[in-house]
Amino acid sequence: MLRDADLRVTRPRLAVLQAVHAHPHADTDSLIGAVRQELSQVSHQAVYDSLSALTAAGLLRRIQPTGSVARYESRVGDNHHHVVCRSCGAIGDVDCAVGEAPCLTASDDHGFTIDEAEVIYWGLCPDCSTTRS
Amino acid sequence: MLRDADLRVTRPRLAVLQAVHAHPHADTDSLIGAVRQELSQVSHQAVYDSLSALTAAGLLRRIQPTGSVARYESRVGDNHHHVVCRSCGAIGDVDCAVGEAPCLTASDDHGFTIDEAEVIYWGLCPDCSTTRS
DNA sequence: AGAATTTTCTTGACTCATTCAAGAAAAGGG
DNA sequence: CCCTTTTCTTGAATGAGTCAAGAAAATTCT
Repeated sequence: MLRDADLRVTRPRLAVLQAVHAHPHADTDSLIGAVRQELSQVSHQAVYDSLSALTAAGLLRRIQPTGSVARYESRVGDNHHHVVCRSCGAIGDVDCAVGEAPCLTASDDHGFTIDEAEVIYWGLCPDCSTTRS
Repeated sequence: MLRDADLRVTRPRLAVLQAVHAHPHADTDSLIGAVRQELSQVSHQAVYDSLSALTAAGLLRRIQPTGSVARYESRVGDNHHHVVCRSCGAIGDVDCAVGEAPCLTASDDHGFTIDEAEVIYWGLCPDCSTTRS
């Protein structure tokens, strides 16, 4: 499967991958819960380790909007972005209009070697939007 | 001064404002240190409260790149962005080419009412870039 | 100005995501 | 099938940030 990434194939890792695929944008705690429905006895540490390993290998992507805990998604390599609700924290995917990373160019890069432009659109989701008005 | 924001004028708040002006992108801990050079006896709670109040009032802006603790800056209202070094965490300001928030339009807004597009350019700062090669 | 009222600050405990560490268990290579 | 390396389990620790109760300071009202 994903032995291509030089990662040993273990039950926890498979379960974590499945869980992230099934629950995009879920936080670590939810993922631990989801993983335990497959393997009831996994330690939280194993999940943390798996998530790190898979993220480092590029099989998962970690996102963490300000004010939120770490969340993971399996959609990688397409440099897409996110919309986040300021009220309930709901997250949605937004395709990048450009495609290639970094999709944007900084007006002044301060000499940095930039490889990615991360965009987060902040606002209110439909539900929170109507509730407030 | 900033009584316009309906905030009481207190020593801690003034000191916090000064500290953030003097140390852009500093984290809360550094700010506590800086504030204590003015008022040696301020509680960390007062700094946290002041930062929240000033941020809510729009006098400060809070940024929190993934993997970093909360940081504050006094440059507000111009919708600028940031470059962040993946290695050392250094942060630089990047003017927004467009100017008005939200400076970008999502290709698919999922029905969200978007008010801001936050952009973080990730890469390596000049120092870390040369050290690695 | 002085008293009343409200907000803010101090102190100290506490939460909770995440990390660290040591030994046990499982994977992959020979 | 055994050996080496990586990964998982268990359990404790870290640390940014929050909560809460009472004291102190800012405005407001008389």
